[in-house]
Amino acid sequence: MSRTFTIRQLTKEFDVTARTLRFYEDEGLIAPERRGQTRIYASRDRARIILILRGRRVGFSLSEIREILDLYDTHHDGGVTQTLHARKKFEEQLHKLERQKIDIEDSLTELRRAITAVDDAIAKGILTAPAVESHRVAAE
Amino acid sequence: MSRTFTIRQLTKEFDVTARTLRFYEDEGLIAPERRGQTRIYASRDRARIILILRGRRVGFSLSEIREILDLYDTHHDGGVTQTLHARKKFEEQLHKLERQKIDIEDSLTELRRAITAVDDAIAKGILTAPAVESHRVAAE
DNA sequence: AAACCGCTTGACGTTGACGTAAGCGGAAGA
DNA sequence: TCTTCCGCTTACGTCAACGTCAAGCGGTTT
Repeated sequence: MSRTFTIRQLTKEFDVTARTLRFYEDEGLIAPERRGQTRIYASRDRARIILILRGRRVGFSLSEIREILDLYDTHHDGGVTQTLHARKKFEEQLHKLERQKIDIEDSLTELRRAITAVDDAIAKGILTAPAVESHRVAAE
Repeated sequence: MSRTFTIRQLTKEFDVTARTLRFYEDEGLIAPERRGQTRIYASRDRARIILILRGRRVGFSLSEIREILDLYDTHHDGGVTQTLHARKKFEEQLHKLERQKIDIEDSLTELRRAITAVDDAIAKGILTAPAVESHRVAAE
């Protein structure tokens, strides 16, 4: 248990640059230990990186992500006020993501319609157009 | 039919600034007509704005959005190669969104777990902790 | 006519999320 | 020992997506 990772391993695993990981550290999103100068990442750091990258993919800013990570860190040992605040923030993110899920589903159905429309166009094209590529000039 | 809109109407309807709409025009995402100097938006422009904003919300860059809009414009009257290219692009966006939907669902389940964890902590806290707020100093 | 709108076009400023270049330090292989 | 890799830090550069003035134009209300 309690594996550790080099920066290079993580860059390869997650396809990010070392610059990015160091930047996330500067921003307080992760805090790997040091052996001398070199960073030595624990499983906890790796787990946080996974969260960061997923958050990034779904459109969260780094400061939003930092906020969430901080909540995970502090809502355990904070006072009641802290904990309630954490709950509120979590629900905000929840609602944001639910709205976003709807946007994505709408976009998906529209894209599927577009694809079937293209397929119809191709089907008709095969019947009506000459077999060779039309020599139309690019729209200008 | 064939309503038109002023820039001000659209900024209010979609809660964007006029600067944003002009910027999208500069970037070739919309192309409203002009009455003299002033822009006069047609339903088509409005529909494109809806697409743009939704694309933005789900994390597409403006250049990706422009690409999609161009596909909608041109796949009708392009050659077979154009049309096939459009189909490929549409499918790329489709897969990207499907991956993103999974990310969102994962994030959602994790957030819900976090919220129930917070609720558990609160429930126990009510039983074990003093009723007054703990006077813990902010982490430094 | 003056004052005031709302809209326009530049042009420069800003913010977030890194990229890139320069130079140093240790370790490992030839 | 020399070179060749990482890895580190510092610091300036960049790109997207607008924000923020500044200055001007065309109608219309007073």
